[in-house]
Amino acid sequence: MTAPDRYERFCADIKSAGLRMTEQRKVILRVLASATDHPDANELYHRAYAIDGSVSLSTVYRTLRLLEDKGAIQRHAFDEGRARFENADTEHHDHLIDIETNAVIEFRSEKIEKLQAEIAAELGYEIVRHKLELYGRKLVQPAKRTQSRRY
Amino acid sequence: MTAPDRYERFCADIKSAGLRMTEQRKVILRVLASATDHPDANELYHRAYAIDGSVSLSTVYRTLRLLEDKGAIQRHAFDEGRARFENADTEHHDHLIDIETNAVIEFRSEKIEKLQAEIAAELGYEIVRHKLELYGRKLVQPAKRTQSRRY
DNA sequence: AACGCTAATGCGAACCATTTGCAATTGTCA
DNA sequence: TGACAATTGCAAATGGTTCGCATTAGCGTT
Repeated sequence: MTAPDRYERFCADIKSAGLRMTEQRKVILRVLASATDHPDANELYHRAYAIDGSVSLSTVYRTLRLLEDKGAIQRHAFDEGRARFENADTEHHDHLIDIETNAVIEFRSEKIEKLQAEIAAELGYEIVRHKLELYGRKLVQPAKRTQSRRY
Repeated sequence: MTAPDRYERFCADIKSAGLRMTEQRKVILRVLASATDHPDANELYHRAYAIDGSVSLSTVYRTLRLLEDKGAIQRHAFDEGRARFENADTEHHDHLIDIETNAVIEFRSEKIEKLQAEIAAELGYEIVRHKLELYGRKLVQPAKRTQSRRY
């Protein structure tokens, strides 16, 4: 999904809830829609502020909350204190966090997903959500010969 | 490992680091050693305070930090803000958190561990640590081995 | 048993990310 | 255009955790 598409979807979410499209909201939505990384609230605030100085940190937080409630973005609590956000329009995936750079790499394992469900079922539970985070450091030399991926 | 054993191990950790066995420390260590759940700092403070009113929250935090650094306990950041702790003398395991009661169930899956390592390797990383948390709710009727019923 | 050095304590203040109260502003729709 | 409720920025509040500091208290040495 492209950034403009995402922006439109955000706007639709807002309007369908009977909420108003304010200037500040527009800016924040645009910033979010075009983010390909996993920025925290403060980073988003600075990106938005650079575009429109009338955006405040409070409004960033309020907007993040709003979009999270609508399911339009996802909040992650990686190991440093603050929360980091990402667009929620991609398919489900887990995260590998580079402990040296804090870079986030996304991955998905059907097998692990399945195993998780099995384990939960065995314990008499159904999974509502789950969190799988790998914290690691880059190997000096590539391990397997898979095609290199960029993030 | 029994609670008294754990307590002894904590004491050994403290002493071998050239630190002092204060009254407050003793109480906190005993409380920790006998905990079979995943209490947070405040809960530990109250348990310790009930035994010895001279224990302060600061000291609980300081002791938790100390033991964590020594690898004697493990800190977890489940989905509510505060940190929860557990003794680190058991073998590695992951957690299933009951979203209704906040109860924590421990489990271990060799297969998932292995898959994680494989995925990381494929991405050119070595795992330093990882976090797998399943958040779910209790199934009304046991899932395993139920024959489907119709109504 | 008292001594002295320094770690450890309790207290309250500081921190940091996040939330909230409130008065002023601004979309939106009639 | 006018009105009214939603939204804003600001500053203050929050909640978990850490820190500074003056005081207390382990513990190895006399």
